[in-house]
Amino acid sequence: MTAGSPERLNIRQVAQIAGVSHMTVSRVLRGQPTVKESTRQRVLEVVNELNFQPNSAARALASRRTRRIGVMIENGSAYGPLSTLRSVEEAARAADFSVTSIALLGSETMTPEDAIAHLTAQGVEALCAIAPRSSSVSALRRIRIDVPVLVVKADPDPTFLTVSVDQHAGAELVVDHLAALGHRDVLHVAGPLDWLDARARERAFHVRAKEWRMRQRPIVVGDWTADFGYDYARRLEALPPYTAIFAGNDDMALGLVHGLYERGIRVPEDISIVGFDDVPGAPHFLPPLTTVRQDFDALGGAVVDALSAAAEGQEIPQRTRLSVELKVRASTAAPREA
Amino acid sequence: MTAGSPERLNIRQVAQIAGVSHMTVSRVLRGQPTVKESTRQRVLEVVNELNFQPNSAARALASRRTRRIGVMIENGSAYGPLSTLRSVEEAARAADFSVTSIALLGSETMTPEDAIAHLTAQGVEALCAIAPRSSSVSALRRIRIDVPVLVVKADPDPTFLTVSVDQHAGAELVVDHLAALGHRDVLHVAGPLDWLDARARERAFHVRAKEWRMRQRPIVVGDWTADFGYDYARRLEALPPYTAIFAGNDDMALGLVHGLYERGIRVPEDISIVGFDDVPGAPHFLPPLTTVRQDFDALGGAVVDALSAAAEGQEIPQRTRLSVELKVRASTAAPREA
DNA sequence: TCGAACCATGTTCCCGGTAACGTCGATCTC
DNA sequence: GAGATCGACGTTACCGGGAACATGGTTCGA
Repeated sequence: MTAGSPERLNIRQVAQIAGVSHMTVSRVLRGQPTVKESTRQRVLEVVNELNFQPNSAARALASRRTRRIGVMIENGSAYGPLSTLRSVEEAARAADFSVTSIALLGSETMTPEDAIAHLTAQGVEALCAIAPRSSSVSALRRIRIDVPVLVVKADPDPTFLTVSVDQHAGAELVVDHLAALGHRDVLHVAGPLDWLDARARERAFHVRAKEWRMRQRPIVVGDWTADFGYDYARRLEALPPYTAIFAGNDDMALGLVHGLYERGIRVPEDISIVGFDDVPGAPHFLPPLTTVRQDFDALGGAVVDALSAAAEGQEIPQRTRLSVELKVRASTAAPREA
Repeated sequence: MTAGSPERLNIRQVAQIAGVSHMTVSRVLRGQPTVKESTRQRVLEVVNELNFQPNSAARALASRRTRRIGVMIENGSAYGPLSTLRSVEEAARAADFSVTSIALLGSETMTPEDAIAHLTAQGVEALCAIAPRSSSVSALRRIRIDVPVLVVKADPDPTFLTVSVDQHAGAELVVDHLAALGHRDVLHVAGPLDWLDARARERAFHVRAKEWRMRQRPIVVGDWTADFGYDYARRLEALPPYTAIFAGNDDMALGLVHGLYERGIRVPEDISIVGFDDVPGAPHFLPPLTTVRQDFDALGGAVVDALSAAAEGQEIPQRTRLSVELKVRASTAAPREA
């Protein structure tokens, strides 16, 4: 159990026992078709019998393929990015890749450069950045990286492969929903604007709000946390002039509701609130939160498709853009009569 | 960028340019002391100049060390397990290990056996199971695994290395807190009992409640989700006899509050609610949730310490048990006068 | 009937590092 | 001052697979 090296077998020993050459075993293990069926059976029997697992390091060395992809995740605690990561991991496994991930936020000492170095040192065949800040994207642009790079971001980027959740569409759904309810003065509490996702949501909000001829109002820039939303709402002096708040994510929305509640401002009677992400608890917040749901499951597949194609030098599937859905719940209602 | 192999250099080419043998480069790269300082400098210059990164597969093959650990995480969406995973990843990186993780839940087709096979196929030097179900632990016990195995669970286990958050202490803190407030009839809404953590919390609750001479009451077994809590609370016919609920995690607590609210039952006036985990939103639930906080950050370090020691055949640090803390918030109060 | 094409398999070398041991000059010891 | 020791390297032989090519028996077409 400790360091007892139980004489891990290798492919040649398996071959000898099966009475073939090691190349035949190798071919069987890789599912190559040029092996007679009876031989394949015999080899597989021995392999199963001995519980043989080929040495992945040797395989990587000889084939020059690690079948490993590296994922940088900016905020390893947030629901959205994490769901994306899980989804990528699962899709990768299905495509017979493995994933090494590294979270930037939380470990303050970790720079994008460090992260990239850590991943390339593992010999990843491709790199993927989830929910990046623009500074991380700059790092990706600046550093010479010898493998394909994919960024999960709202807008296509000529430098990278991209797969995106359609943040614009999400923000538009929110604005349209509020507008349909009759709101014409909406505050946007954005995430930090160096987050690409925050920026995309903010831009789309802005554009759409203008199209609806909503009141132009400076946005508030938060930090994604519920604490921020809470503090912000608590500092309000009275019932604010706007009739709705579009929060950049569900956490801030939760904090906002809490803070407003403490100020005696009711949601949705006095102010409507919308979030973004549809975290698992959102349907059970008080009130249940109207929010935007993203299709994380599809994301992973798209990422892995693009990356594995790129890693194998194949034609790269066109940039993918995944849809979003508005979940209307009790936190939004028509504004009180002015 | 695609498959253009930019002639990755190897250690011998570096050596030639630096005017030394490849072994000297190897020694420098591994920080061995038997290299003259001036030589080391020269080699490092060349290495930096060329941006050389040694091939990890070759290194692993020759040294028979992958410096990789595998992590099985049962529920890759829940806050607690995920935080643990992040913490392990960070500690691993600090110890110059990399992590491959695999989530069991969510991908229904993934059995513990598959997960173990996937990880051992990568040549991991050690295995770690986070927040496992007992069935996964059985699988770990059943399968012959040639590397050290560590399980993050409440109780020590002779079969494995263990690191644990002290679930018992957490549950006891909860019961003591409720008892101090005057509660003598508490319902426990547990997680699925094949989860070791759920089981540990339930046992400790039971024992402690008995010590306080609380009313013995069958527990309710949930599924960790807010939906479950909501559905359960909504089905209540009237104000139930118990005066407090201890939920197995914060999500279920959130759903319970929501469901109770819809039944017109107020928290904490009519019923006190306690959760477990202290998810980031918990301070901003309405009402803010009394819950148990676990020290995930310390967990990762303990896991990696134990695993790396074991992987290197060293003396294994004694089983670690990490503390918990009760966060008292507004969801708990004294019971109404009976 | 004979060479070509093909199928199934074997041989050989190489991938890029590390371990183990060899070498050689300088210093130390008695 | 000769042998021992040591420091700073170099040489060689692997690690366990896969790529490329070689081999030998069949089948096929002319």
